[in-house]
Amino acid sequence: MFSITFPDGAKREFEVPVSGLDLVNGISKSLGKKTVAMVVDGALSDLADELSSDAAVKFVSREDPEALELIRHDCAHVMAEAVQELFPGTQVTIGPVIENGFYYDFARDEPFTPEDLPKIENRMRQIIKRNNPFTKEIWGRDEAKKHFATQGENYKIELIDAIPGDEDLKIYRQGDWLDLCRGPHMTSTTKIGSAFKLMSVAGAYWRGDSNNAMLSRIYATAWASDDDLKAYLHRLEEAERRDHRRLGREMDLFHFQEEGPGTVFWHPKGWNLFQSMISYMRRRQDAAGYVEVNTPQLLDRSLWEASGHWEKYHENMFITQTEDDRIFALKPMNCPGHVQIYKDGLKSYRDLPMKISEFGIVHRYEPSGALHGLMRVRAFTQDDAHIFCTEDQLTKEAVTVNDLILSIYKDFGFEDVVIRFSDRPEKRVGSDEVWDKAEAALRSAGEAAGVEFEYNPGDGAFYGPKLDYSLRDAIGREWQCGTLQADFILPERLDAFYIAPDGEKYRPVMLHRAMFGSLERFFGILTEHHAGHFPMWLAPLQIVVATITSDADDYAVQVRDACRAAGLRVEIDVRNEKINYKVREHSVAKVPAIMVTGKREMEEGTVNIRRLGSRDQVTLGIDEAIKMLVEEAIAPDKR
RNA sequence: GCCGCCGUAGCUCAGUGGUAGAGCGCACCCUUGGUAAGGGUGAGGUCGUGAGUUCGAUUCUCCCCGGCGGCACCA
Repeated sequence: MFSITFPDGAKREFEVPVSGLDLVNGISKSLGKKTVAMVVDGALSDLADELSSDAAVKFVSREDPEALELIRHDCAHVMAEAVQELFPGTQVTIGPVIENGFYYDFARDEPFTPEDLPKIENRMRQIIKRNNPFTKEIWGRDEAKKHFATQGENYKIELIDAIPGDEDLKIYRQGDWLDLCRGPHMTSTTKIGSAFKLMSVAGAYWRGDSNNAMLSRIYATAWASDDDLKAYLHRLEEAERRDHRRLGREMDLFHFQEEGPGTVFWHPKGWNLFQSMISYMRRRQDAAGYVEVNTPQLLDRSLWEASGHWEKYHENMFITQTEDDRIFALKPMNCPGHVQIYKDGLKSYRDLPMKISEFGIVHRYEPSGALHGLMRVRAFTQDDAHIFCTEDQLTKEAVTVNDLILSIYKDFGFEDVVIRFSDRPEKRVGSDEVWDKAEAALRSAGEAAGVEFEYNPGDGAFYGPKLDYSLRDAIGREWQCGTLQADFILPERLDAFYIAPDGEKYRPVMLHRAMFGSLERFFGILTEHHAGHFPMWLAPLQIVVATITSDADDYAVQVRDACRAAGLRVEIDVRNEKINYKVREHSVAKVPAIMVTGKREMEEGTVNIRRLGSRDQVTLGIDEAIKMLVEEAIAPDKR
């Protein structure tokens, strides 16, 4: 005797095991028709599963949120079946549900091409119409391996071998097709519906390891309704509209060209914004007691050997050789340079903590396939700093850095920050004892800062553990920006020390930290976050004074000069074009404010202001208008 | 780096085995127009680079370079 509890609190008692299907049909035929799966004690299950002990059961219809992952997963199976029907000899591997859809990885000699997708999609729709039920079978290991061996499904055999011995091997069948699968599934293929679309083909390594074979992956999206699918495709278009690479060109901020892969040509407007970011950060760092320095781009190989970069970071470095056969490397990091500044002159414990900052341009030879607009480049500017301190000071300094980072993100409109703690990587310098100490110190500093952080094992820098700061942009994507790293190793390797009160030499600890991380990347994130509508204090061009007729040209010059004198970034548009044309053009260029000047304004000594994103107009006296805009253009840290 | 796709005017893109076209932008002219594209005329291209096939290649094949979507790597 056992009892089933339903979401409304109702209970039913049973003597013998009962399947979910019988259970729901026992309640109502129409509910049974709608139900595609069930949730048993919080876990999604096949509706055909038998219940034999006390449980809380909830029936799931395909419109319920819980069903979405089933729709996607079922759809993945159907895609695999379609592929194997159309392309015999293709092996199936894994096909998980992901955000917005699913993918399936296939092994075959000839990878899929985009032209294959419509064919596969059509076949999928046929398979769905066949309305085959999904049925689950439990197979023995040998039986399963034998079956997949005869099918030539070697990857499935590998998967079976990876399943713990005490776990059941589940096989799901739809019509003649079957797959090894954890489940659960809906009752039949027709429940998948029609709101899916194959999106792209891509290569992907088996088990995510670049030493393994490259499989052919098909990405697809799937939703409960056509409206949801449409909305998703619309969101993709929106994301494309705010792509910083597109906006960078449209707004004349920067460009790339073939001769400089992964390196930016900054145009006047882009560079202006870039400098605004630097000015802001410089103010924040000055206030926080940093001293700014600048260190060489090229340094002799011997220094990189001493720091460990030559050995552990070589494949990422640009190396140069000169006529005299000396070998220099472009700096991939600023730390060794900063240690040289620290070391120039004896340091006392009274000098600590010493916070050395630099807007340092670093070059890293990134794999060609990793390059992506401003987000991933080969030459970038870090708002880098190294805090030299005693071990006793480490926690306090780390907490201060943490607070500063979060405060800065807030000023730029990012409140959603994810922090991750990474410990020792395989490729590292220093002894395990030192790593134990560094990891413990950084972890406790993070705890002292009172922030939540996730654990990211094995992803530390080669010289120390780190806390990484990722922020979420307006369309929900996560970008790694800031970092805070505890380093007990470079001071040792590069022989940095200070004289303590006892007159003896001691090693300082180094905290490496960056807040923007890469200014280039942060610029890209800002662009996409704001969709190019930069807030007034960052907008490279804040105002355009646009004339209606040439009678107002002189007046427009006066207005422009007054704005400029007030420190606003302003341009004038006295072209022989209609005001409609000018308004459109400057709106498309995302200028925050357009000051329209015509005969009327000239006579009244006013300007008519139209703000980006609004059709409203307001007419103000020049001084009043300038005062308003100047106020708006104040950087958040100066408010 | 790996898999796939792509590279034609400043931008977005058509097109063809017989040395190229549109829209926008640009220049000039007309127009002086009140809040998201007024009209006309014109300039502008070694069709990414190199090699091969061919009587002839922008078009077909291969190498390389660059970009895009992923994977791997990463700020």
